[in-house]
Amino acid sequence: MGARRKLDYDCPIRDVLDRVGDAWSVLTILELSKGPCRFNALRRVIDGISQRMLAVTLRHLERDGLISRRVLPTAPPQVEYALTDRGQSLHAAIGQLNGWAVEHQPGIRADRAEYDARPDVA
Amino acid sequence: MGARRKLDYDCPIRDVLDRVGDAWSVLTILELSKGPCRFNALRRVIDGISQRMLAVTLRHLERDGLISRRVLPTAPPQVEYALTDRGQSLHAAIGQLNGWAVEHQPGIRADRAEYDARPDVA
DNA sequence: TCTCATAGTTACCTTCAGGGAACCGCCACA
DNA sequence: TGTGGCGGTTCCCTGAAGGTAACTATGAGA
Repeated sequence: MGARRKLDYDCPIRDVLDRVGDAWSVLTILELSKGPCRFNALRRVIDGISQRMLAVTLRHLERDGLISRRVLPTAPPQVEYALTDRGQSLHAAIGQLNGWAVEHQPGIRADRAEYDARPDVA
Repeated sequence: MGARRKLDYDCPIRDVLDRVGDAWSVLTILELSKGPCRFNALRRVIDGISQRMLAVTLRHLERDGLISRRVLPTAPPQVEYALTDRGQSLHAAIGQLNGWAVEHQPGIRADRAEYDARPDVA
């Protein structure tokens, strides 16, 4: 979206929403909030993510200082990812939003069903 | 994304993020938080939105019970959109997240610049 | 009578995110 | 001497999102 690209750079919340609005980023943060994890371990636990998207997602999160990347000096070098302090605080903020979601989901679901049942929309 | 679609229906926060993660929805909620507004008025004030996307966005928001749609009995019938109570509360939640964004943006920007300057990434 | 605004809908076309698969070097184990 | 796991990178291709433009009906005003 051309207009979105323009907005990205003057609107602070868009920086955040570009991460938070992305399912893979959220799932990754969620997983890492349980503790540090390696690449292929994440891959196995985040259901349905492709190798490519995990790599891309991790690099975005690392670039934004939300996660740290540590190469372990093991035989086949392993890479451990972990939430930074900033990542932790974003996880908390997501938790807030999740609270809103959980609270309002029943109402939203109901309204959607009602809307979909309206004859003038069909 | 196939996997996302699957997740949509068991994860409550995805319902929310599918709205909140969308730039047009956020901008529309932001506009309507200032007060009720008609279709073409919104179109003029939300920079860069197409007629189609405004219609689509408004219908999504209405379906989720976040905004109300009221047809005025004027000569060329006008349509007024307004935030519902639920929409207001989502606007508040977005405000929370925006708070996080504003607070952490400087750090994020700095980390991004640092990351982009790293020789091993280039 | 022609044009404009009101609020959309529809068809068409383009773009790009993201999936899948192949490939990389390295080391361990059999 | 394979085969497998490690952590990626690169390519191609498709599907879906979204922009543009044309069309709708109605009534006001020039």
